[in-house]
Amino acid sequence: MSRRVTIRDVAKEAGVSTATISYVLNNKASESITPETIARVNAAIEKLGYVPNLSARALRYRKSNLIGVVIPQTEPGKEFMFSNPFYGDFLSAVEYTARTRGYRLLISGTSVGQSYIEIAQNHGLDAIIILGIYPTDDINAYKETKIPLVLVDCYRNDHFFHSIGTNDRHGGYLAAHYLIRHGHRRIAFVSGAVEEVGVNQKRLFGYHDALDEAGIPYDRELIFSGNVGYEYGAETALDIARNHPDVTAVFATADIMAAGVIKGFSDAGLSVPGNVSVVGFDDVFIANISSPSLTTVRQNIKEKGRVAVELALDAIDDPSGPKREVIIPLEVVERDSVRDIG
Amino acid sequence: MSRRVTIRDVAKEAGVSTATISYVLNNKASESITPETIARVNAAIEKLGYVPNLSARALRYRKSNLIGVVIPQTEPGKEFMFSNPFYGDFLSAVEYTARTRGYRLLISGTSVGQSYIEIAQNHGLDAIIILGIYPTDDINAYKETKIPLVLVDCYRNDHFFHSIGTNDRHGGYLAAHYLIRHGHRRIAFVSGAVEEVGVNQKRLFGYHDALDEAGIPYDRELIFSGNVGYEYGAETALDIARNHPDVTAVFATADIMAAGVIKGFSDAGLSVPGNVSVVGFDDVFIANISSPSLTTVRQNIKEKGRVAVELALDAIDDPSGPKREVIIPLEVVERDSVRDIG
DNA sequence: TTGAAAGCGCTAACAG
DNA sequence: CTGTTAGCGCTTTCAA
Repeated sequence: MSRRVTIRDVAKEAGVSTATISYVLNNKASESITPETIARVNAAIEKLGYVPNLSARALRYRKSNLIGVVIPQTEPGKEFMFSNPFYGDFLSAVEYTARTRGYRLLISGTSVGQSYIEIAQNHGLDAIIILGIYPTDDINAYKETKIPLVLVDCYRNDHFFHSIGTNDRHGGYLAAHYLIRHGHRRIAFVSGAVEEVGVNQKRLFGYHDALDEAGIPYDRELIFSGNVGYEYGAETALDIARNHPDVTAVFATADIMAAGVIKGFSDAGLSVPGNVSVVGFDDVFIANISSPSLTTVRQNIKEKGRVAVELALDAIDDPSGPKREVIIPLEVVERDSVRDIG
Repeated sequence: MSRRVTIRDVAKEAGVSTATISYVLNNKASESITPETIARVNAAIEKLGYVPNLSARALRYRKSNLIGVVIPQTEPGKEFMFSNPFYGDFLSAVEYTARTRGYRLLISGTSVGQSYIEIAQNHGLDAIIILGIYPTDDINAYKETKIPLVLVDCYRNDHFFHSIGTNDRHGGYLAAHYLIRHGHRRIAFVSGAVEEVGVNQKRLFGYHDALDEAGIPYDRELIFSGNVGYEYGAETALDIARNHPDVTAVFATADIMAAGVIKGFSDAGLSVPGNVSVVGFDDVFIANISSPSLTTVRQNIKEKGRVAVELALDAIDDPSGPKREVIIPLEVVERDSVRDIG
């Protein structure tokens, strides 16, 4: 931040006071200022290349025009979990929407022992969009700060905050039901950590629902949970191929895992969908890239990002207003990873 | 930014002046302040939950502790190009390194007609890391602002700024040479836009070098350039399969494109590497996921991100110091997408 | 060893 | 219609 042109320089250049500059800048009292004065001010601004200092404005307004986005990290204190394309897609959509509304994004992970709240207060963030918070995080600490929060894919909400997510239970149902409709009965469930009141738990419930409905017994042995990643998917598929040869289908709760599952089966000499069928979740570009392309439960990530920002702005404008809970619809996208064995 | 605990509140609570608080906060004159006063101040800070306001500090210090990262957008004014995992990986590394050094990232694309410079000045960014700037951008405008810049993968540098990149010409050579060593002579080159003094141009030169060296004639018909994406890769492979059946290998200048190429050949009934071999560039996770897994020219993206931040901090500390140019090494990673037909 | 006060750049009463 | 001025929260010289 080197020496910059300030409002005072502009005032001097235009031969008016700083207040006048400020008025012109903010379109205030535009009727009470002579058009020619306005012109003179604008000329001075142009000439000097004046750009407002948002730190000063933030100080004055108590408003930073900054939105924080909390992206999961691979491990506490480490890097972002961008290995799952979901987050990049979401972030893109958030940035775009925020930008068109005059906000920018502050991106920061947390180091171990550091609370994001501190970061938020440091920078006076106007709102925070949190992705997939887990029960271990104390969401209550945020309540005291009064910083508007938007919870994404979080079932911890008590309507103190806006939230946006999908009907994950229904999503799990859709996936399992789709497989059942295609004749499968031994269906493995592969997901990230199944946290209490987390998305994976809901998807598992949905999977359960579909089994129940079809009168298929639930087999705990077919439930696998580990890291949300390609590697774990691959390992699990190998495990399944070796120890559960009767499994004919897998529902993986993220496309990135599903891609790994396909790889694992392939390594085990099993073809997808020839020997075993796979359904993913999210519909990120990996679903198209993987071979075979992935039949998956699609959620509209762009829309999710867009609405998350809308909710954030909503909360900024009316911090004590009623809290909304938006559900983004899900649908199965049929591609090439499922075979009908019915 | 709701009402916050200020340094004055703390001062009152501790029964000292605001200056004392500031001293304690910044470990200044720690010898000139009674240990018990320090303790009292810290107790007050703790009790009130005081958190420093960085906007105020930024105003005072003329330092925002913010680094801007300029990520390419899919189209002018639109969303980030996160469809290429390269950017997410890079951003992760940048964020992690910046965070450990006490900096945060401001993320913003530009809307049409908007200059990033304005954004940078608005927020008083301490430095900017720019990814793949093109000749059309007027880098000169940045010079006047005096904001430290780090150019990533940019051949437009006149040593006014730090820069970091790879030896793209060598990378192109490595890829083509690898294919030639495996008996290929009709090798297509598939890339994004080949801009004057851009990375793709360099890679093309390197490809050319390898052909020359092997005495293979250069065939302009085998050079394809379009969007850096899966789709264009797939289209191009179809095109090649149809119109250039003698082509036995493809060098795609991004893994995401290479994945598309594999898909396109597959759709055309050609197998990789059975009928045609493919080499990618970057070594993002897609290279592992694609099937067959991709032989590719690896660059260490994490390292690139880390060094980009180091250079940025360097430039912040010593704005007029000598400018460094860092080259990240490249190497071919052998996987399963190339067949030896020699 | 600590406090008073000025000032970073901007805005908005309030005067004039 | 425009200027003066206080103050947002923090730092730092200077004085006590």
